[in-house]
Amino acid sequence: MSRSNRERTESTVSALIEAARALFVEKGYVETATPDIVAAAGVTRGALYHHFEDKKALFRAVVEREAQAVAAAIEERAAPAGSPREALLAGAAAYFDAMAKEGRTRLMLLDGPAVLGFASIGAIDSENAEGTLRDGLAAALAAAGKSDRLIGALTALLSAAFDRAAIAIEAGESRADLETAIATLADGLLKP
Amino acid sequence: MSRSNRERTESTVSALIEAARALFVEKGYVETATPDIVAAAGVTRGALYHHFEDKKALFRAVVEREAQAVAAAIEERAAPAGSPREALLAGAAAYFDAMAKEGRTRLMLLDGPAVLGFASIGAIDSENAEGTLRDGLAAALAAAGKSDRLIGALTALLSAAFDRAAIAIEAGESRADLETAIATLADGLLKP
DNA sequence: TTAACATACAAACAGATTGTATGTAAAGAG
DNA sequence: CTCTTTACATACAATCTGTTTGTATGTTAA
Repeated sequence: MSRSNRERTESTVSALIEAARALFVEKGYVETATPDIVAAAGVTRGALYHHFEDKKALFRAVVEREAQAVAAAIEERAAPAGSPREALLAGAAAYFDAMAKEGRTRLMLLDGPAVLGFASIGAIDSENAEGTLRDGLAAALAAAGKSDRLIGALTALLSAAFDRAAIAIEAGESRADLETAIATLADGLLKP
Repeated sequence: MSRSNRERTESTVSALIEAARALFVEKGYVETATPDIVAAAGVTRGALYHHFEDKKALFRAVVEREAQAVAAAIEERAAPAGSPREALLAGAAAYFDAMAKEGRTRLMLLDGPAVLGFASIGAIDSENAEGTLRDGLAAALAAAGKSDRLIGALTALLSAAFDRAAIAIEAGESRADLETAIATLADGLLKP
């Protein structure tokens, strides 16, 4: 049984990413050792360092994949929706659903920023979930006849609030209350 | 020249905390090695491990001290103020001033949560800045004749927004815009 | 088809780092 | 003045990371 190089690479890389994801989620980035990762993936450290520049690069691959999955989950649910306000809240709900997958808050909101830096994570995020939020907010502000001069700042603040809500939900706090609080915040922005 | 044990401990511990703070800020927690810390502090690793259980405990000491400093700076500026709304915004400004001290965003908002965990950082924070926010928000909501059922959730969301604003300010974005955005958010909450 | 090369990986190595264990001098108690 | 405790310094053991070296398998082109 012989496999092409492409096939070999593909299966090795994804085995590494999956094993790494599990360990990063379970023990965090710092406490996860590369020998454990490769053991779980069924390869050796040689394979890891052949496909990734270093441990951080493997972590980045895990996080990027995760961000894409979240973006895809939200996109997929992008109902045509009713009012811009409802679209915004539906987007929030979709985001919380997506972030409910175990380990995502840790990967994307805890270890991600610390390991990759705010800048990197911001870039990964901006192209994904945060862009959607900005568009939704812009539409809602426009519909409410409000200025969009602060759209950048408001998007950043709301995005942070969403992230914190996701964390709180995972910590066991009432999702209903947090969604209502988000709605309250959004309504405040849109009220004349 | 002989010093009492208390004096020796005091000076060693604070030398360690100060040296560690500088290095944690400059290079981050993971990239900072204990030999570098003790060299900068003018002691040996023996002293470090005598006074702190491990590297993480030293980091925790640094962060706790920082959180207290922020809380004190805000407290100190707690002008009797005018309306609850103005008190809230003044608190925000005080928070941004306090967080402007170099390294604080990295210590408290980036490495802190990753190294100590959300729970620990949440606890440290709750007893400090976040408690003040909760009180201010409760007062403002009461004055506006609004329900305070969601006070916990709203405090968490606003606190996250404040943190993100502090990060954005450090990244060079317009503080004026961010403060205005915060004010917009707050006003939305208080409008009938 | 086969010689030349590139790719994928395994295994061994070097340096650095963390926490511990051991040794010593100074302080404090009785 | 002895005995104990505290505050360190130094040496050590166990990892862990990134690099290097070696090998087998896949790919390409004459």
